[in-house]
Amino acid sequence: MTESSEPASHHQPHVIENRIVYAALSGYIAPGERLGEKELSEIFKVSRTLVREAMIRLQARGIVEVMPRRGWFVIEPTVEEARNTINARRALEVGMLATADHVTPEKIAILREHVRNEQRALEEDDRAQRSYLLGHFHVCLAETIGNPVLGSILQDLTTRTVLIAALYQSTHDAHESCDEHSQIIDALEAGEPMEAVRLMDMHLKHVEKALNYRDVASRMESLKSVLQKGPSL
Amino acid sequence: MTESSEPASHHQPHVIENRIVYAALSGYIAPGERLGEKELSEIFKVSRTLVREAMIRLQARGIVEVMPRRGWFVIEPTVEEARNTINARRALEVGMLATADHVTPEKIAILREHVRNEQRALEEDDRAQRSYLLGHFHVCLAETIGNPVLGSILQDLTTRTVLIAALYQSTHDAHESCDEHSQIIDALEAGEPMEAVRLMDMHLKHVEKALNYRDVASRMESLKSVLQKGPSL
DNA sequence: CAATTATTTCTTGCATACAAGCGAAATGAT
DNA sequence: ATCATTTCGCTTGTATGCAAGAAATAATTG
Repeated sequence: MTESSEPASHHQPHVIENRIVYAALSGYIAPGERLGEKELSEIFKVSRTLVREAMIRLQARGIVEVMPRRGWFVIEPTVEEARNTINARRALEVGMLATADHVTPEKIAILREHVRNEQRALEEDDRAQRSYLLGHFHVCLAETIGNPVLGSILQDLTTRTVLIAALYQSTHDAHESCDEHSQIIDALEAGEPMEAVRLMDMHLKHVEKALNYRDVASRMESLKSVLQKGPSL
Repeated sequence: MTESSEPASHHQPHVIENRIVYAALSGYIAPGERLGEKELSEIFKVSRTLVREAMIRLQARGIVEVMPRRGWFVIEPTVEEARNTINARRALEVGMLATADHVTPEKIAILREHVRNEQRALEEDDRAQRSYLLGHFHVCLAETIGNPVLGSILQDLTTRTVLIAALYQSTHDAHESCDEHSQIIDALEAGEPMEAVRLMDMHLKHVEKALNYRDVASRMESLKSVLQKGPSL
């Protein structure tokens, strides 16, 4: 964890918020996981008020949701929501690449460096870092060839995508993802934005194809069958 | 105000949030305007807690900002932030049009209806409604040919754009905007998405060109000169 | 024993009380 | 009169207390 992405603000709510996003991106917290206000207030040693503030922000960002008087939960997107999120990313990232002007060598260098970090995480089999970096590549790209506004939008969308991948047990190979990232940079470096667009589109198609949209339903089915088949005690 | 866009949730914080967004889109509240917690709590007859919750959400959406212990204020984007916001819109809307699949006649009808409302607001010289509808067209487009995720992102970006236009005293003619909206629909109906992309790109260029980026600086200058020229009393 | 009902527990929802800090007005010094 | 300093008011920041409600547990009843 050489580089903590703690952006600016040293106030507690933002710290809590960023920690949770980071944890989601790294796979430390799963979709559906409950995030109790009391629990978090003890962890961060602050009152529930500040925890609540962080949760409200995360809710606005579409990363957690609240069930009245039941608690806060990490989102569990439906199949439709999952598709919508990925299609939103497609529109955004395609448009971003298509409208970007010339990419300077310095920017290419930043992106290359990022992919190198991805590769190292792959070699070292650091799964948390791997998950984080593979998601964060898109944020990095948006901030580099786009601007901070695009970056923050993409941060939310990629976080949700990572959660979706966890929920639908994505089988997308990390090495492939990394390669695809690399190829996108190649295209940018070669001054062929339309090729970058094509590659990004394919990349997102691969991400979506790797999802087992059937899984959530089948999870219920298997639970049901287990309960039905069980001994009568 | 035939159609209030109160989405779902009947809880107070969302009501406050939506009212403020609507007021911003309609030009009822201007950039830099102060939104006191106490003031709002009296207007909505709730405690500061709920007002605060709404403000935190609006902050997360980039519509208000807080100055510590001074208060909440409607954003006053800098020139750079303004550019970033519009460029983010460009990426998003261009990508959205480029990746959209065939637009059904029903969807075209919805969009046409919207433009018709714009025209009526123009004829009746209803400035609030005009401002609201011209901004909301893009949200409507995103929801129609895209999905709710795209829609909500674009809602925030267009709200900010309206505030930017107010701050930098946009001279963009409302009739032109309306015409451009209409042409974009034409292109979509004709099954020429790339033409729609081109038109949208131009539309956003017009929006940006119409901004007097010098105004904020010159405002200070004029203030200064007034103070300097004034009689010594 | 099964099914229903009552109770208890644990959660968030909301209001309120007080602390902390910025800014403007009042005060004092030069 | 001008500038520095201090006081004071009004704002948000944070914690806490209590109410409302949902789910789990215990008690009751057929």
